[in-house]
Amino acid sequence: MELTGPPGAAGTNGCERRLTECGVRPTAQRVRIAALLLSAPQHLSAEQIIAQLRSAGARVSKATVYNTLNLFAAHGLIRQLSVDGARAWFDSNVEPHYHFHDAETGALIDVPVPAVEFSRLPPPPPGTEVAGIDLVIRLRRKM
Amino acid sequence: MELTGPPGAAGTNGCERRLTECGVRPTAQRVRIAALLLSAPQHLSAEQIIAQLRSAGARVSKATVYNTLNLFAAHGLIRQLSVDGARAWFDSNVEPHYHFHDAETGALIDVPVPAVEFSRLPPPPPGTEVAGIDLVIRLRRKM
DNA sequence: TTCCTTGCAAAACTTTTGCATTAAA
DNA sequence: TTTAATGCAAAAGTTTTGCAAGGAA
Repeated sequence: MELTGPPGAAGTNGCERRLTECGVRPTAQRVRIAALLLSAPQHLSAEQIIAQLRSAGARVSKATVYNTLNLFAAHGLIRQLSVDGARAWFDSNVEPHYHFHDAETGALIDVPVPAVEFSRLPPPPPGTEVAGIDLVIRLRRKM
Repeated sequence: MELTGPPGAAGTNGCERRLTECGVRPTAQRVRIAALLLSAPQHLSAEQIIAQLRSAGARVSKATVYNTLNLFAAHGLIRQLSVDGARAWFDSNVEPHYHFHDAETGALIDVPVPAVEFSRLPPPPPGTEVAGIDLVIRLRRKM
């Protein structure tokens, strides 16, 4: 993991600060997970995170990774996605945005908000309001 | 299960025909699952289907229900939804449409296509084309 | 007979939990 | 010292699979 990243990229130091700001105690494991996930906008599964941390020499348990991901999501540091039924994906981009999804390759690509414009949306049912919009544009390979 | 439904509702008879038309052999279990699921537009989980079939006196195994749901989905009779990570939901409405989702209650409500209008959509990445659009409008309780 | 389907149990996978140990404040 | 976090293993929940038995063509 780079300690010197471009401005805006969250290095290990920036991560620690960011966790503290969110009221999350910056333990060694959490900082490593945050540094991995928050270094750039990306989509990772829990298993991918465990594999990357371990191949980088980190000592971290499966339970801690899952607990940490849920904790981060609860604090708005990451966002959990349900695009395929198989497993959860964790998106380090928490700004509003949408996704392309290629089921064949598993690729998940961010779509910025301005790329989509709704000229009509249904009113939410009585007693409810819109909490967010999940838009997944499913792709297929052009033959 | 009603044998005499309103026109358009798929009774046990209509189901049998519909399975045959799709190239799916209409066995007793498949017809019962189809009759349950296709009787009206609805969203059911595999466990809900098993429970309803058994409480109605049907003898059906878990493996057969899962196999059948996958088979139906592969033939376009139903559509599998990924709205929460916890489990798959099977939608008997295969016409294009969108959804409201209330995470608190688990409620899943259809949104007809004309209720949503896109005035802008991003071009799909090179080599791909749009296979479909999954839109989930997440709801929260108004305080 | 031949092929397909079913049921059961077990396996596979992802995620959560209990609890003793360890680290942080 | 006191509280919270970690790691391990086991459990829990969903879905798939292997295989013998049963049913349809």
